[in-house]
Amino acid sequence: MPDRRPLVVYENPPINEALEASKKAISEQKTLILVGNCWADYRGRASSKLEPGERILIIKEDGSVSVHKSKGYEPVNWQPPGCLFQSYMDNGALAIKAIKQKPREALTVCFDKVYLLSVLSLIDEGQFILYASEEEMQKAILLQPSIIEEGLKPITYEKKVEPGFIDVYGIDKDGRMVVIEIKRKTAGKEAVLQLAKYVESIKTSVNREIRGILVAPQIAKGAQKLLVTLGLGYKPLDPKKCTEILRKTETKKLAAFFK
Amino acid sequence: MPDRRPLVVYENPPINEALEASKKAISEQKTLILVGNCWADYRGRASSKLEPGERILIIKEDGSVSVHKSKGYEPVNWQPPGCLFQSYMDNGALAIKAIKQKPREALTVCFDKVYLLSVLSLIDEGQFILYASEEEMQKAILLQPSIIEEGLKPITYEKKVEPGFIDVYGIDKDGRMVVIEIKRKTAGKEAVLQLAKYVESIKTSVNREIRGILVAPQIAKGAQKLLVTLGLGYKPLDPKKCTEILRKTETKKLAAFFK
DNA sequence: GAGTGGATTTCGCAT
DNA sequence: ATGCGAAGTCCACTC
Repeated sequence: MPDRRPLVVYENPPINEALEASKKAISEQKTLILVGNCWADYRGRASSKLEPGERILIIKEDGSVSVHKSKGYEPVNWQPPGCLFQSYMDNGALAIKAIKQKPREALTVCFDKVYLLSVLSLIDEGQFILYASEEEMQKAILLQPSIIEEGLKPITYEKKVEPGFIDVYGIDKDGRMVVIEIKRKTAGKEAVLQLAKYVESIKTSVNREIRGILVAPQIAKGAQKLLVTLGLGYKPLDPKKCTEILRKTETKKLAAFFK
Repeated sequence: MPDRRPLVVYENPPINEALEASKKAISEQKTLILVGNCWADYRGRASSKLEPGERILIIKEDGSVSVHKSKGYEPVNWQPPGCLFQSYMDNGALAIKAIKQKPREALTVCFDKVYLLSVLSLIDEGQFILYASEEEMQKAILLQPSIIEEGLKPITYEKKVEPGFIDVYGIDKDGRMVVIEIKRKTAGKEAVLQLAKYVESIKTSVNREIRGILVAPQIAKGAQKLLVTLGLGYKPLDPKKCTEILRKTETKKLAAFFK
C-alpha cells in the first residue's frame, strides 16, 4: 500500500538508515531532500570537485539533482532530469551517484553526516504562466500596431529571410517598408546588428527603401550610437503595456488572428 | 544566545507558527526550507503567475529565493541574492515577499498549508573547483605544445589583435605562424569565424603564411564544413587530458611559466 | 556602473 | 537527432 502522507521526515538519521530511506525514495520516484555534511565530484562535459561542507541535496521525481550551498540561487552542482541512480556505502559515508547518458556524465555526492532527510510526494497540478515574453510583445504589436507608430500596417510576422527571422514586417503610413526587431529586455549591439542584417538582406532582394525599427523596453548606450550610425530607428515599448493589450483582447480575436 | 544546532524542524506547523518561524529565520539570516501548498506571483523584468500546488521553497542566507516544483532541476520561480523580505498573513495564508532593487522586481509566495519547515545553520567552508576551463586548456597547451602537434613552439598567449584575443600564438616545425583558438566544449560556427577573423587580422599586418588551428574536444558538423571552406585546421583535445597535464605539472613550474 | 562574453548554461522550437 | 536562438537567463570580468 503506497504511503499517502505528503512527506516523511528523519532527523539526524544514522547513515545506514539514510541509505535505506534514500534508496526507497529514489526507487519509488519520490522527491528527496537531504541536508548534511557532504562532498561531490562531477565528471562529464567538464570536471569539478566540491570539498566537504554542509549543504542541501534535492533529488526530484524526474531524476534531476541539485546540490545547494547556503548562498546563491543556483546549485553548485547539478544533473539534468533523466538520471539513473546508484546508492551505496563508501567508507562509512552515504554515496549517491547520478548518471546521465547523452551527454555521458556522472555526479557523485557523499554524506558522512545527515541532519535531515525528507521524502516528499508532491502533488502539483498548478500551471506556471510567464507574461510579456518576446512573443507576447510581438502579438501586442500585431494587434495594436499604433503602439509603434500611427499608420503602421503589419504584413507578415516571423518572415523567413537569409540570416534568420524578422519579428514583424509591414508598411508605414507613407508606404515604406518597415522591418521590426523585438527585444523583451534592454537591446544591445547584437540586436542592432541583427536588425541591420535583416534590413540589408531585404534591400538586396527588394530594391526599395527599408526602415528598420528596433522595439525594446530599453536600449543600451552603445547600441544607441550604433543604431544612429546605421540609420535605424528605435521605439521604446514597455512589456507591461503589451500584457495589458493582450489582456484586453479577447482570446477569440487572438485565435482568429494567429490561425 | 544563538542557536548552535545545525537545524530546527517543524512538521505540519499551523500557519501562524510557520509565519513566526519564517520571520525569525529570515531576520537571523538563516537558510529556510518550506514544503507545502503554495502559489506565487512575480513582477519585474517579466510577470509570472504560479497557480497553487505542492512545492519546495528555499530562502538562503544571502537573500536568494527559489521555488522548486517536483520536476526539473531549475526553479520555477526565483529571486537572485540580496533580497529584502516581508512576511505576513494574507487571508489565512502565510505570504513571503522577496523584493529586489536593480532591477526592481518582487516575488510573492503564499502558503495555505505547510508540511515541513526547517531552519538551517549551514557551515560551509568547502571550496568548489571546476576543472578544464578554457584557461586550463590554454595552460596545458603552453606547457605541453606537443598535444597539438609535434614541433609546435608557442610564442605568446592572449595576444591582443584587432578583433579580440588570440588564445595561443606560435611557430610550427616548418617555421610557419600558427594561431590557435581554444574552446572547452563543442566548437560551433562562431568559433571558426572567430579564428578566421584572427587569421585575417594577422595576414594583413604580417605578409606571411598563417595556419589557424581550432582546438576543442569536439566540433559541430556545420563548423567542420566551414573550417574546410576557410582552409583552417582542427585538433581535438580532451579537457580531461588538460586537467591531467596540469596535475602532473608542479605548481612551481606553472608559476614560473606565467610570471 | 555598464557592457561583454561564457556557461557542466538550460530550454524550446524548427529543420 | 541536430542545430540555432532566447532566457526574468546568471555570473564574472573589463572598461
